[in-house]
Amino acid sequence: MTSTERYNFKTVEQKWQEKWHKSKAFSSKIDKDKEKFYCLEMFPYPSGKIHMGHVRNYTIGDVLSRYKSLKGFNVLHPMGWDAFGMPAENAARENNLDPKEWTNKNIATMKGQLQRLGLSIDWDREISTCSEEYYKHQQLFFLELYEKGLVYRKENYVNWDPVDQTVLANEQVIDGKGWRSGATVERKKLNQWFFKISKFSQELLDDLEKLEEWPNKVKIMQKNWIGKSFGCEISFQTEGDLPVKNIKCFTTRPDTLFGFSFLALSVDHEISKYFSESKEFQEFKKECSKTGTTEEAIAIGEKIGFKTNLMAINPLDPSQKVPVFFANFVLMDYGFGAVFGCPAHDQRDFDFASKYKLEIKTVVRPLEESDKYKVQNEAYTGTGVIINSEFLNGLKVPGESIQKTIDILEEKKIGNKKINFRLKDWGVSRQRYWGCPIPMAYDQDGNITPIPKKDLPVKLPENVNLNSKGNPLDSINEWRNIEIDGKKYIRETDTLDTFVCSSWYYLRFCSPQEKNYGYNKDDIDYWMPVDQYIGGVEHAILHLLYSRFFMKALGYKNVEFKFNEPFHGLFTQGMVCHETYKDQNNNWLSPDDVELIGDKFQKKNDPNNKVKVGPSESMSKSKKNVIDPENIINSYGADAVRLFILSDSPPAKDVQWSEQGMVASYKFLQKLWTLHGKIKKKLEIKEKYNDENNNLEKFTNQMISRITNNLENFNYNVIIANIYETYNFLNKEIEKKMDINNLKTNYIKLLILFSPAVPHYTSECLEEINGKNTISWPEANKDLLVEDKIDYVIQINGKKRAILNENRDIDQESLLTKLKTNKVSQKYLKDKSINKIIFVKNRLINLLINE
RNA sequence: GGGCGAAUGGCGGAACUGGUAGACGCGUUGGACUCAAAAUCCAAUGGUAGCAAUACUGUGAGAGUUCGAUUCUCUCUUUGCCCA
Repeated sequence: MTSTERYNFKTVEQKWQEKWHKSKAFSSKIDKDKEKFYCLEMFPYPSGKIHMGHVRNYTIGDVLSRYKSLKGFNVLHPMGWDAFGMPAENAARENNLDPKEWTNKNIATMKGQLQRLGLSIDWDREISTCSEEYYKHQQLFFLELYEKGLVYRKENYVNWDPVDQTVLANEQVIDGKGWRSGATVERKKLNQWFFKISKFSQELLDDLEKLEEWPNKVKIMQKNWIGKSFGCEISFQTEGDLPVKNIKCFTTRPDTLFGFSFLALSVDHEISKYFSESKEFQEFKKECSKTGTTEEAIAIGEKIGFKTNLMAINPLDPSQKVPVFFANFVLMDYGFGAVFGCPAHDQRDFDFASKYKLEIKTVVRPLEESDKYKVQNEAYTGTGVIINSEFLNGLKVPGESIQKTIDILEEKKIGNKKINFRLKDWGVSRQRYWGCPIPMAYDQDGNITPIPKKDLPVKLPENVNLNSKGNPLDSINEWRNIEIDGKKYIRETDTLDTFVCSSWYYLRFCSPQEKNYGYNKDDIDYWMPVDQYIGGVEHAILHLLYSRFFMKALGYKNVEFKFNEPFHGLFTQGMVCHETYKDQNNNWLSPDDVELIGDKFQKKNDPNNKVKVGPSESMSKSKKNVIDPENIINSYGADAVRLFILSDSPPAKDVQWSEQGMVASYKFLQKLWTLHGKIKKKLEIKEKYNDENNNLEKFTNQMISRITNNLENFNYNVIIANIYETYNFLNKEIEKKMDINNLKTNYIKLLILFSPAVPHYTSECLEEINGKNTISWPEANKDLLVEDKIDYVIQINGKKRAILNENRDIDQESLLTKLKTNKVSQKYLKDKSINKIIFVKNRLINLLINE
C-alpha cells in the first residue's frame, strides 16, 4: 500500500488478522524462563451478536495483553463462551430450534465479530461451557465436592416463578416480581442441591484483605454480602398449653431485651408440628408463602402473625411474660428461626406490634433526650443510651451496650455470644433443560447415589420437547430411568446454576485439552492466578464470590492445590451509554430511526412525529438505544472503533457513545496515515542534519514514560490523548530539518507505543518502516526526561504573576537575582519589602510582601 | 433507610506525593482552498472588562488547615451505584 493513498482499513485489517491467525501469533505455551501474565476478560454469553459492552471490555483487555507481550511477558489471553442458560432455552422454544444449535450458531457469529476487532486472543484455547468436554469435568468436580461434604441436598424455600415454572435467584426477583415473566413471585418448598459456601464465610471475608488489586468498592460489597454480625443466642423459658419448655433465639440486639414484647417464630419452626392439624395455621402458612424470600420483600411486605397460647418469659425479668407468634418475616435459615421482638427499636417489630396492639416499651433514648423519652410513631434505631432496663441503664448504644449485655447473659448462663453470617449456602439446582446435568440418582426409596465416575459425563438428552411445563427433563423417561450395577435408579433432573460453569472456567483455560480432569496441575501451577481480570461491576458479588468459593472448595482437603484466590487483580469497566429516544406515542426509537435536523431530532420518513430525547443510559435492547458494533466496524474499521471506545472516558467510568466522536477517531487515523506518508518520504531523501536540541528524542522519551505510566494505571483515555499529542508534535516537527536515523528510531518507538490501541494500523506502518524486525516495548532514557530549562512560577503573595524560564537546579539566591531584572515582578516588588520567601526547587518561588 | 463513589468550560474529560487549572478530543467562530459545497488545512476558543499589554474572577455551595487547595478536613446540596 503506498502512503499517498487514503488509509484503507479494510485491506490492512484483513491482512493483519489473517497473518496473526496463520502465524498463531497469540498462542501461548508454558515457558518457565519468562514471567507469565494471565489476562482474562469475563467471557460472554452467546446471545447472538456482540454488543458495545463487549467491544469495550475486550478492547481494554486487548490493550493490556498486547502491552504486556511487548514488555516481554508470556501472556495468556484466552476466550470462551458462557453457553448454558435460559435465553437459549427460551429462544429455542419460541423458534422451535435446538438450544445447542442456536447456541453454536451464535458462538460462530460472535467469534467472527470478535476476530474482526483484531483481539490478541489465543483461539486454540477456546472453550464452551455447554460442550460435553467442559461439563463432564464440572460433574466430576461436583462429585468431588460431594465426597468432601461440601455438597448437600435439603428442602428449602425458593423464589418460585409460577409463570416460568422455575426457581429464581434472589437477584432475579425485582420488586417482588420475576425478572423475565413479571409474575408475582411465590415462596415454595423444594428439594435442592446446595454448595456449602457458608463453610468458608470467615475465609472469604478474611482473604478480601489479600486482594490488594481489587477495587475497594467490590470488596466492600462482598463484605456486606457475607455480612458477619455479632450477636447472642438466648434461650427463653416458655409456659402454655404445649409441651415446649424453652425456645432458642438469635439476636444482634440483646441490649434491648427489656423492651421485649413478643417472640416471633418462622412457620417452619419445629413448634409448628403442633399446629399441623390446625386449619387456621395452614391457611396462615399459605398466606406467608405469598411473600418472597428476599430480605427486601420481607422488609416491604405486610407483617402478619399467628398467635399461639404460649408465653415467653424474659430471662432478665421473670415477671415479664409476652405472647409467642408465628410471623411471616422470620425465616428458618436466620438464627434459629426465632427472634424476640423489641418494637421500640426495630421498625419491623414496631409495625408488627402496632398491628397486634402489643406493648411498645422504650429502652434506648437518643443522647440529647431525657430518660422520659418515649418512642412515638416509628422505631428509634440510632445511637443513644439504655434506659428502663434496670442494671443495663446508662450503657452507651451500641458501643458498650451489646457486649456488656452479652457478658451478663453469659455469666447468668442465659445466653451465648454467637457470630452470624448473612451469607447463605449456594442453591445450585435449576429446573431447566439447558444446563449441566447434576450427576446424581435416586433409588426407589429416594436414597441418593452419585453416578459412578466412570459413567460421566451425564449427557444432556437431545431432541427434547421444550414446550412441556416445568423442567423438560422430567418428562424424558428413557433418560431418567437408569441402572447402576443392575439396580434401578432415577436420575436427578435438575441442572446446575450457570454460575457454576463460570466459577472455574479460568482454570480450564490453562489446560483446555486436558482429557482426564478439569485442569492439569503443571498448567495451573504456571498460569494461575489470573493476573488481571476485567469485567462489569454487575458481577461484583455473585460470580466473583462463587469463583472465590470454588478455589477454596477445590483446595479443601487437597494439599496439591496451592491457590485460594482466583483473581489477583480485578478491574471493573463502566458501561457504554447512549441517549434514548421516544416518539410522540411513547414508543422507544432506535438511533437509526431518528435524524438530527438543525438542533432537533426527527423520526426518519415521518418528520411530523416529534421525537423526545431522553437521558443517556446504558445500551439495552428494551430501550432500543443500541449501536450495533458490526455496522460500526464495517464503516470505520476495528482500529477506529477501538480508538474511540478508549478515548472518551476513563475505562472505569461509563462512556457516552457519540457518532461525532466515532467519526473523529476515524478521521484521525486518516491524518495519522498522511503524516506517516510524509515521514516515509523524508526517510527516503536520506537527509543528514544534526539536531542539537534532540527535540524528537526528548519528546519520544517523555512519551515512553507517560504512555507506559498511563498503561500501568488503566488511564487508557489519556493514552489516546497522548497519541493525539504525538501527532500534533510530529506534524510540526516534520517540517524542520531532521536527522533521518534519529527520525527512524524514534518514529518506530512511537509507533510501538501506539500499537496496543491500534494494532492493525501500527503493524502496517511498522512493516513499511521497520521491515520484519521484531519489536519490543521501548525503555525511556531517564537522562533525557530531565529538562535543562524549567518554567519557574513566580508568585507574589501566593498569586501567580510571572513565569521565568531558567536553568534546572538553580538556587533561591540566583533565581531572586534574575527575578529582579524581570519587568513584571519589578512592577510588584517596587517599594515593597519582602517578608518571607517560599522556594520550591525546580518549581516555584513565592514572595510574601506587604501590600 | 444504610454503605460506597462522583461533581472541573457549551460537551466528554486532563492535572505526578498540596505547587502554571482546563492537556487531548468534540462543538463553536474566523480564515485558506473552491464557481459553490463537502472534505482538508490554518488560527482562535472558561467568564467579565480592555484595541492591547494586562487585571479581576473561576474546579457543586459554605467554612477550615496552608505561603499556596481541583487535590487535605468538616458541614451542606445534587447525583450515580450497591444493599435494603
